[in-house]
Amino acid sequence: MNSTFQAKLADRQPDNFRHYTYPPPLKPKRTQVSRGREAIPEKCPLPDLVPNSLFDELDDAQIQPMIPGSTHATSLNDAREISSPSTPDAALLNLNLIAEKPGCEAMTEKSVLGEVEIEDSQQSTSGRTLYSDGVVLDQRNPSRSASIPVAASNLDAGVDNSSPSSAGDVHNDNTSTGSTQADDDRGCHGRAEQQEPERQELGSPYDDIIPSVPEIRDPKFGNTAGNTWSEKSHLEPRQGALQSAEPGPRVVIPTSRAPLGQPSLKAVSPYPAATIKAPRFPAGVTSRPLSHKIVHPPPRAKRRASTMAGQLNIRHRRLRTTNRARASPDAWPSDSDSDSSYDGEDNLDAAKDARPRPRQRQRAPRLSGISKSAATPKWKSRSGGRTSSVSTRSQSGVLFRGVEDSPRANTALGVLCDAGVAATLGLSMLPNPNIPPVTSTEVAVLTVLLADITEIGALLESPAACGLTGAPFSTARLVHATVKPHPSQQWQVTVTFSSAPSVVQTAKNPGLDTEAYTSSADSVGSSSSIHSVHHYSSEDESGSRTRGRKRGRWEEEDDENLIAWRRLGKPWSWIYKKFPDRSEGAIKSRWYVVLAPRQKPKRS
DNA sequence: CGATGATATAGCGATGGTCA
DNA sequence: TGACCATCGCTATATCATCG
Repeated sequence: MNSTFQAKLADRQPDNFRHYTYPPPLKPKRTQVSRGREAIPEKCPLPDLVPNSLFDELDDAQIQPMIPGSTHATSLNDAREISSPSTPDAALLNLNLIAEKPGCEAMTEKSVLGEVEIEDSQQSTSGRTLYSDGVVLDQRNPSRSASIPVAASNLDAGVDNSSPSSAGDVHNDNTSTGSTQADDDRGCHGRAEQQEPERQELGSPYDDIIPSVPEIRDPKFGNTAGNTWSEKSHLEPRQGALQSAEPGPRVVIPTSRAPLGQPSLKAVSPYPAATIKAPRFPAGVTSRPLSHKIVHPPPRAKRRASTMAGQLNIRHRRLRTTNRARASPDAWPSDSDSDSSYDGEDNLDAAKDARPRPRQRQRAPRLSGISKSAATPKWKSRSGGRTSSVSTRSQSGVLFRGVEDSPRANTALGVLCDAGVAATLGLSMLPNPNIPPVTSTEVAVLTVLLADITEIGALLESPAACGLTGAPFSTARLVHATVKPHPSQQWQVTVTFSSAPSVVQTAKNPGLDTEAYTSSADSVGSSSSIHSVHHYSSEDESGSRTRGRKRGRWEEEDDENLIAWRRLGKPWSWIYKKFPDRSEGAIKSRWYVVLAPRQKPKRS
């Protein structure tokens, strides 16, 4: 790596580090019980987005479970949970895999970028913790317990520079001394040659989580000593890692499984495969997932009573009318006249004939006087009273067009392990002109296949990512990240970017034109790297925020399509896919509230 | 028993009219 | 002119029924 680029790196180091940490405005309040997976941020600066839905693009059947009993991961936690070994030995074995990767160019380059060697002779556990920022906590070698990017250690991580070891030392060139130089020289081959770790103390299966738990050292989060997992035997061996780790929540990449595409572990676990079971995260173990799906809603303004009364009057009036219509024998086509209900040309009613209509339903009385919102917090699952169908994909707000197989993008991004981190970062950091930067109301989702998960840091700084955000990446722009095994023996990493307030909006929100919101086909994407780039918008054409969901007008064409598909008897699940930017509930409501009643006069 | 369909209802946001 | 209100369109959510 040339010195010029090193200088550029140095300039960007403060930003570099915070890139990969999710910046919660406030620390979440957590209880001992809820610390694990369901930690809810106090506030979320952006509407809840579900980039996980992007994985719907993939045939789930393609996502081959890598661990017996697993299906696929749709979030960091899921991925980790799948890959988490059930036993310390399994964790130990798995955690060594990355180091045994032959010809690991990325790791070599990462050393070139500069690492901080944290000497911790007390290290006795083995393992390696990888973070999205490329942090590698290598505990395989007691003399090299952690290697952390410069920025992380130097600026925010709170590395004890006064350590008698080389902790805090910054090596920005290949002339660095000590273990860094040694690592640089031998690269991954050298790491592969490292001796097997002594198992004086087995690494915890949660070792890859612990450094992401700032609360461990924060008395505000209670006494962790009572947690069974937080025995000293677990914490102390990681002390060096903890000290060197950045004290904020951060992405934790599943580590206890070999990266796809890497040589599989040859060692045989003493535990039969059947016993490998994803462990539950004990209380107190916190790894804030970036892909939090739960979000506090913005406080709703109380409606004026008069307005409410007016609304109710309207609705009651409407409902009276509707109910009269439904109670009418003509409300719905009977068995005898179903064929004529829709101009006599559809088979929908024929398909529905078996269903008695109108159906007299006995509804459970609602809790009068208790608003639904009060009875049911909005940040609970949005899936309504049951676990499927309506709104389970809410808020994805997909305005999507796939942009795969773009050679140009492949060249531009260069985040592949083959290309190496240097190749990635060596490219211009200017925004990719082919990718429309996100605006203040958008987020962009970059889905990338990484051969080496350790290069997620490079991904975030890639020209593609910078292009999406319109500027070099910064903290506020990372909203969400997911990691998922991909059948092509790679990791599918989906990162959601938002626009920072400082980002100059280069494009005015043109409306809800899907095409306008998707990046050009030649922007990014390749068969081997970028899977897709999406732009999402949380604004509709009128500028109203609808929690990430399109709230636009139903165009006549949409109505016609919906009517036609209903007439054809298409299942709702099929129809939903035809309206990717609307929630299932919205589609159904459109039909039952607007379109279906609209059909009725035709038959009378 | 879970998935799906059907329906009811709460609530948000925009728009336009009325009136002080 | 601005506050207030009515109206409307739309979406989210709850609940029950049905089906495989």
